[in-house]
Amino acid sequence: MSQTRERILDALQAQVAQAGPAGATLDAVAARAGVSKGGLLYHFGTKEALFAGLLERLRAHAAADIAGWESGGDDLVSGYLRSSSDAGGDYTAALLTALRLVGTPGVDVEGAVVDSFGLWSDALARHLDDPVLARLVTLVGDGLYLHALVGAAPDDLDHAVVDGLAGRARAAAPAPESD
Amino acid sequence: MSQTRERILDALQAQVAQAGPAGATLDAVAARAGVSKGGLLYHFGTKEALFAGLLERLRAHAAADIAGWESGGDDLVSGYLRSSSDAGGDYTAALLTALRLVGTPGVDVEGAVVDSFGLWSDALARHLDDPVLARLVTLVGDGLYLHALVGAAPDDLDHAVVDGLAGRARAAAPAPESD
DNA sequence: GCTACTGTACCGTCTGGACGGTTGATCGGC
DNA sequence: GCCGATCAACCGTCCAGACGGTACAGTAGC
Repeated sequence: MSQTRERILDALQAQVAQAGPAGATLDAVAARAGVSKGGLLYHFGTKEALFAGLLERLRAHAAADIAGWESGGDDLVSGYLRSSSDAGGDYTAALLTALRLVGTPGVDVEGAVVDSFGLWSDALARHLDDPVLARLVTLVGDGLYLHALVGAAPDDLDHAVVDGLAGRARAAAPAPESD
Repeated sequence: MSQTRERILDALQAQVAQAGPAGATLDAVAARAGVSKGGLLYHFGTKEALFAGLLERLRAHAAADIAGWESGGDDLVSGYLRSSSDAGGDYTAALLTALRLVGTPGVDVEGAVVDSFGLWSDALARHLDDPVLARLVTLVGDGLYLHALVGAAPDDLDHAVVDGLAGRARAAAPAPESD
């Protein structure tokens, strides 16, 4: 929506990434966003509302990413797994920030994360005939997210696992031209 | 070591689980441990030292669990996967607490988590001839941990994935009597 | 004249940590 | 076998600083 709101949320995300939840004070976030504290509170009346805005954006990013892959029409599985092991994208960045907020009182981080996990999980199940394989892909992707959360970069073995799963997924995908 | 120290760490763990890192104040932890704030600070000179004590215990639990499985001599893979999806054990509880502390300044949570992940990963690789399969098992287990972190209980599909992997692992395990 | 802010001053509460005291067990000397 | 000293294991209090939030006067641009 508002450009300033987005800038504030970006600043919150950067601040949490750098200094953790405890370091994400209103003053620090406002300063990083180039906004006064009064200005921040004009957009987000309370700190809880600020965090809630971030979680709303997380859901939006998940839905947008999935819609993008589905309309693109190609390999959702390797797309998901690749994005899981790459902290660059908007969704991954928002998710890693959200995961750092787990346990913050007054904010339903868990709900938002479970929601966006659910969106991906449903999309993968829609694209694979084998539900157990779909869950396997989900779990591997989430394992990669966990590794990213603790700062571990993916190595060759991770890529080998991803490639192997992508191959199995292609074999288990429904015919692409079916309607 | 000291009984009181352990009680304090238990209290910290419970407090983080209930109220998040922000709720883990010295007063709250001391009260929960049945110790005065002065007493807590006697054992852990600073708040950072308190968290460091928890991470030390995490590594110890990981090493102890692995040693237990290995001396027990039976299925490490299904043991690992089962413990990943069950928040009851000492190691899992300590890990979930540690994950909630990611980003806390002055405490190397990431390092401790990476260390204990590494211990498990090495153990699994030792027990499986196929390194890619070993990594696959690791990632699935860590995916289950991530789900547990956000409070999602494992369902039938999760169990199906675990069972499938355990079967593949038995086929890829080195002969048990080789020395 | 309204929206979207800025800037400053301020308040009440909470927090980490320092500090001085207190208890009870252990120990060396006589 | 008693006595003073020592020491670990705490308790209770105090304080400076930080934080979330409020209030309010001012202002640039449409």
